[in-house]
Amino acid sequence: MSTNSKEAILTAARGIAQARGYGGLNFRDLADEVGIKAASIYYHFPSKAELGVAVAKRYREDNAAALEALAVETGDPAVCLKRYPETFRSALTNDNRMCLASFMAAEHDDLPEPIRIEIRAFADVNVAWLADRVTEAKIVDAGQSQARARAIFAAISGAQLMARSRDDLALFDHIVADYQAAGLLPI
Amino acid sequence: MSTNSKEAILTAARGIAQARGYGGLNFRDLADEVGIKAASIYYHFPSKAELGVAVAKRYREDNAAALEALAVETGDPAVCLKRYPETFRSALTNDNRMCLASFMAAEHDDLPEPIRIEIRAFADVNVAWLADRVTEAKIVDAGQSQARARAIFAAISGAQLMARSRDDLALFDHIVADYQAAGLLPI
DNA sequence: ACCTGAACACCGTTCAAGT
DNA sequence: ACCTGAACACCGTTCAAGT
Repeated sequence: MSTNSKEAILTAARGIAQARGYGGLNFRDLADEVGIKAASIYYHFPSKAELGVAVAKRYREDNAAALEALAVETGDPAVCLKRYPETFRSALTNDNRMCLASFMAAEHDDLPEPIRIEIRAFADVNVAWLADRVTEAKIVDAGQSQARARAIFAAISGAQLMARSRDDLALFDHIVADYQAAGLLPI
Repeated sequence: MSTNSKEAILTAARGIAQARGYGGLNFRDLADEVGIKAASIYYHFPSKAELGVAVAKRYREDNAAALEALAVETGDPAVCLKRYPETFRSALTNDNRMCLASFMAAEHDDLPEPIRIEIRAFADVNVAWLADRVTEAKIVDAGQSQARARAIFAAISGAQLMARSRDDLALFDHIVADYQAAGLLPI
């Protein structure tokens, strides 16, 4: 490894957690992927819970940066909304993985509280970003941007979940098109 | 137990799986809840995979029966669509539990194939039922009923997932209202 | 500074044994 | 017919020890 082990652990853990969840993430498989022993992970992270928090935090930060980059790349809010599902789509193209926050939303009952906080923050970032675009694009009455934003976030999450359960990327695209046809998303 | 152990195991396993998933379901806790020992479960189910299939199958059947009952109870397809989210809502009111099929959709990679088949069947039943109501209610052009039906199913699943992650039942209701305001669901 | 092997109480599972 | 205790290879975790 040219990069340090801590980064390699974070990256590998994120990939595993997006495929098998927090519960499905185990230190022996993770260590194998990084090329060290399970006990060595404890040198970098004091517990599975702390590793989970670090993975979720990094995930949220990377996602926030990607959303900001998209907003900067195109100032057109309608284009931003049209491209918003791409992030969720790319998780599916990456071996049918899913959004870490969605998987962990399902695992809510078995999650340490600090991880839950990160998951909520992820949703907050997405809803706030969507609300800004919805407001700029004027696709709903004033005061309804927040409501439409969380509806879009929830709906896209559900589309990804359904597509994943069938390992069917085309289904994700179809559902997004259905949302557009129904008027939830602009066309 | 006045009912037999097999039924008690199925019922308890369903409740646990809706809260912690298939991976979070473990034989010692399950046996404790039923009042037997972990090894005794194997008298009724040959493996965790077979128990999981039985739970998922029963869940799908119960849901199909509930949807049929709703359709019979009221012949009005608009009323049916208005009440469709109730099933998902009641899972949340039951200790913030979620749809078994949604949880298992997330767990897809770690699921035995027979369970995956049940999960797909659950979605098929829901989409078919929704498509019938959408067609009857004439809320979309002919030929678009299936598309709208899967959009509704995916969207409601996503709303439940988001509400669960915040343990916020009111959020579920708000998102459903948002879907109605956006035109995805009839008002 | 970073890693390891061996040990611990937990999982699914098996099996011989109980009633 | 239905249940059990003890055992197995797996988990997260600890810790003393290595380089």
